[in-house]
Amino acid sequence: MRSNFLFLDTIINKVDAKGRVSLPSDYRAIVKETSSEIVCYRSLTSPCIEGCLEDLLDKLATEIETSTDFFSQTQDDLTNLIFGDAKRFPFDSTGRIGLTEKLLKHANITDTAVFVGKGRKFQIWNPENWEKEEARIRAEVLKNRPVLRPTLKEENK
Amino acid sequence: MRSNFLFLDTIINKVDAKGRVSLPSDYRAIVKETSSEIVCYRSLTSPCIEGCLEDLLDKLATEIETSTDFFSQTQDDLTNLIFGDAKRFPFDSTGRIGLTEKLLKHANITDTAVFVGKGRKFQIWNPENWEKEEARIRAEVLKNRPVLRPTLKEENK
DNA sequence: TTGCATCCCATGAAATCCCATGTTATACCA
DNA sequence: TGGTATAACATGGGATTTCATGGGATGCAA
Repeated sequence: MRSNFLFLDTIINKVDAKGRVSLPSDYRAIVKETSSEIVCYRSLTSPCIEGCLEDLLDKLATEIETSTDFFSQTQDDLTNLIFGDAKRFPFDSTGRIGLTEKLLKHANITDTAVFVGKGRKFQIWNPENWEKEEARIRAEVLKNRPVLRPTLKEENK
Repeated sequence: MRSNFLFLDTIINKVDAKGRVSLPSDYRAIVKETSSEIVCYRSLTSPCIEGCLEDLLDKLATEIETSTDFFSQTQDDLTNLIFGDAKRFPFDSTGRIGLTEKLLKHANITDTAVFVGKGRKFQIWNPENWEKEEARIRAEVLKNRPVLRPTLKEENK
């Protein structure tokens, strides 16, 4: 038995005229294993759709409920924004979910969607936007973490 | 459950037309013992594939989940990069995994792959590239740690 | 009725499984 | 110790299943 799960990988799927997309099969397996459901909402920070298991939002709600952190007001606000925007997306017998106009528009998705794993969450992007975003992140991470390559010291010039 | 295991040794295996490679049997034993699964992704710093147990990523996800800045930008970037690139690779009844085009291309692997143990992780290289990389590393180590020299025999002078 | 969302079936492509075979490593016995 | 028998492993190819995706049918609400 596994209590853990991870949304991984990057998967490109078609969006048909009805707004339907196949949820990647790995993601479906997680939903089944956990007996939970997929929840999606507009990302607060990026032009993409964000998704997770309903369980995760439940944990968030509990944290807020029991939090004694005086300075977490901002986080509470942000979280509440998400709750207001989030919606359950069950998938049909062929494994597809029907994304709404609101979500598709926010992410600028028309006929192709990119699912990007984020561990306990995932995101859905427009292909071109994701390409740019990935390039940005790679550059950013490499810049900020030269430490990743400690064996390349140039001490003897 | 044991948390101690090591990916060791250097093993050369064939990659067939379908992208299938035998996972070294020692590695398979580790997967079975830990009841985990192999996860692979493109190395951030080298032209090679990197692999580890899913447990390792799961720990990372838990750390992020329980950290206080749920909405941190840097964290978002990192999770996208790591979880978005990583993919589970279960092996079939004959012990093979099917590497993807994306990974093979990144590592420049066509028909032969070299598995290199790295302890908690391992890497998969194109044979020629690994040969160069190993030479580079050895040279680097000797240069930066002259103390090692006295123990080296002078047999290839 | 009309528009919209869900459900069901069909199809092609891709990933996975299974069996067969040669090779290498290990165990066993003289 | 050497030599052979046995088991483990790597690898090729074909069969099978899963998956993504298009299209039509069905049900519900305005």
